Amino acid sequence: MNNAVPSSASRKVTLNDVARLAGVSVATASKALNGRKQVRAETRARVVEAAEQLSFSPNELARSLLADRTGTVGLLTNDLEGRFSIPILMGAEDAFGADSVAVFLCDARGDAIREKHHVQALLSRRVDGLIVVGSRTDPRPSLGRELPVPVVYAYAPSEDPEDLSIVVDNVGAGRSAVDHLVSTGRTRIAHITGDPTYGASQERAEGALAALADHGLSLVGEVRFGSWTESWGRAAASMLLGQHPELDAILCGSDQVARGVMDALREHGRTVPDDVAVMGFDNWEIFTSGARPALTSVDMNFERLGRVAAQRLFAAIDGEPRSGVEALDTRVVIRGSTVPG
Amino acid sequence: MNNAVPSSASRKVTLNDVARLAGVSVATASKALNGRKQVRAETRARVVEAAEQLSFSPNELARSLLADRTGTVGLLTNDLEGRFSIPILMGAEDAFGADSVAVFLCDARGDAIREKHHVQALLSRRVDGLIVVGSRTDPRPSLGRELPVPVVYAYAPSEDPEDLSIVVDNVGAGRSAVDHLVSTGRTRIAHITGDPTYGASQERAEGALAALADHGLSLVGEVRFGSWTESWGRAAASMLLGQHPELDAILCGSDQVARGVMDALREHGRTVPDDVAVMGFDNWEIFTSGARPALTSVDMNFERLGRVAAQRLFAAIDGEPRSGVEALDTRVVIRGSTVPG
DNA sequence: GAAAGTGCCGAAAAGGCTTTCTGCGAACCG
DNA sequence: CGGTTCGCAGAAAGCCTTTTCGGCACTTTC
Repeated sequence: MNNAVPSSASRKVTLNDVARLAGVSVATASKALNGRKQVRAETRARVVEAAEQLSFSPNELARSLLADRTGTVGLLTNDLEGRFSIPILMGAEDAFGADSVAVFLCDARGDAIREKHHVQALLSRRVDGLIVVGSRTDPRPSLGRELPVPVVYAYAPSEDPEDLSIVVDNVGAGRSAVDHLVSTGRTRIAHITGDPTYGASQERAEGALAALADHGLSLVGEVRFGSWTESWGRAAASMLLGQHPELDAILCGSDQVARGVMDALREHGRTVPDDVAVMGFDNWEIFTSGARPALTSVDMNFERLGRVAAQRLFAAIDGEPRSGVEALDTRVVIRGSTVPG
Repeated sequence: MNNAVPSSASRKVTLNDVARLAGVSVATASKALNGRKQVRAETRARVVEAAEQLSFSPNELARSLLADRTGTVGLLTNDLEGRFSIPILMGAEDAFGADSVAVFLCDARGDAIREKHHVQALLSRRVDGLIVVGSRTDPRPSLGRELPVPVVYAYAPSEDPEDLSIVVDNVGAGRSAVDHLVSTGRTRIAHITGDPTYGASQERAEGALAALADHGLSLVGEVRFGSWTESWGRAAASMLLGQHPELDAILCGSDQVARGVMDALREHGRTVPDDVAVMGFDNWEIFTSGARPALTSVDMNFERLGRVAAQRLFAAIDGEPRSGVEALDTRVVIRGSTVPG
């Protein structure tokens, strides 16, 4: 009554073993387990049972070698610690997991040499495709057109327009932020953002200015560039309040900046949101929910970005390549810092 | 003068092609490229050149099939988005990368079924070993002893003492936090921490109390358990200040809690660090550096944890398994919230 | 000058699986 | 009842590489 083969999981159960136990040839065993036609139901059952008894699991290496398709993809990131890679990676893993594809993770740490090396390693392991995740929205060098597998660039687009890149629509994000503020009745809006060398800060500002113009408004003061930190948010807000005490909303380039801004507002005796509305970008939950009141923010939908990238990669692997830059839209998550209550 | 074989990277350059171009047999080509003896220098050169010309890269699948060793490991995490997995993962990737090992990443999202499935998938891809990263310090179920490859548990130990687990010494972390506070002259120390169901909060508190006893001190009030949030930090600190205005230091269970505590202190007119010292755990840079003043915190050395886990896995793969729980020590990172700047 | 040794190269097997193709008995058709 | 299908199983080739072993042409040794 007890399991006769307890050591089954020990090592190396091969199709041969299954076939022998079932009393058939390896060819038949293979066909039986893979649902091929050409095998009698009774025989199939015997093989399946033998496989279970031995807890057989086919060697994917051998299978891949033959099929010239491994069911693996490479995920090449450049800032594993970063805010962006992880959700994207999760989305991708999510999309892949459904189809039982495994992902090889590599972090090039921003080093081109390392990156080359990793690509080489991945190719020698015969991945079916590659997703390259950047750490900034600025375009990055292409891996080249001569690669034997499809590549999708996520977050940071490739410089080569022939490549396919999936990015976030930062201009649109800026627009929708302003739209939201205006819809809550704000008209004297200022903008404090981060590092001016980042494409993200420029594009968000561009979108915000465009939306203001559409509404017949203009920004209070200039766009304040600085760094992506709380302390910059505090400093900039203090300055701004001195120069433009009439403002009724501050759009911040990131949630961290927004946290600093809210700190400064409180110290200047301004209340949020009644007196001044505040909102950020990124919807980084640990910052938005810790704020008082909770921070309205533009969610960049990174997980979806990862999923879309994975889907596009699948399509390309299946012979339907695309190229160009595909920008995904964002969504405003409304919380207490822009609407009372 | 130009490269004669531009399409080299296209598809499927095999050792056969190299051998043919070099005018030797595949056996000789293999030996030549792998630095085996038994091949004349001149012949070797010819092969190497042929390989370069075709930009040949050996099929690792075939190689692994033969060697019964893939040079890949599986990294099974349970909260990819979490604070812990990523640095551990980076440390592991770091340690592996040096020896050109590739890592398969899987996120089971805390689901046991999913986990089983991923383990199965990884085994069928013939990983050489597994690292299992937990999301909490509490012990987790073992994957079992019957696996055909070594397993190392990181952060969350396995329930089975026969397994090898690498964890953080949270008790020691609690001790060293108190030691630091005492060394700066604090004697009336309170402790606000997070979710009481987490082993981490219990162990850190335990270490803190032990260290206080060693110094002949006792805690101001009781340990305040709550949640790992800023708002809990604020609320608990306010209560605490009402009941024990004499306190001169608050040890916080996490950096987030500490941020909330500092907020509350400021609102109650207490200055940090002169009046009250504050410190946290985790040394999460985005929180510690944004605080005013910057927050002293206990760094859990997660990257090192990842590296050690990877090293232990290597050792086990090479036939030197260990078992039991290995606790790594932590370090206090001193900033302005405990010592005047 | 024959026997033994050396240096290099290639044939072949192995690793685990899938697939094609062949073969064989049974069922069908006329 | 002879011949054709049909259903099912097995033999064998192939995927790409490494490694063992045998063989060939030399050189060395008495």
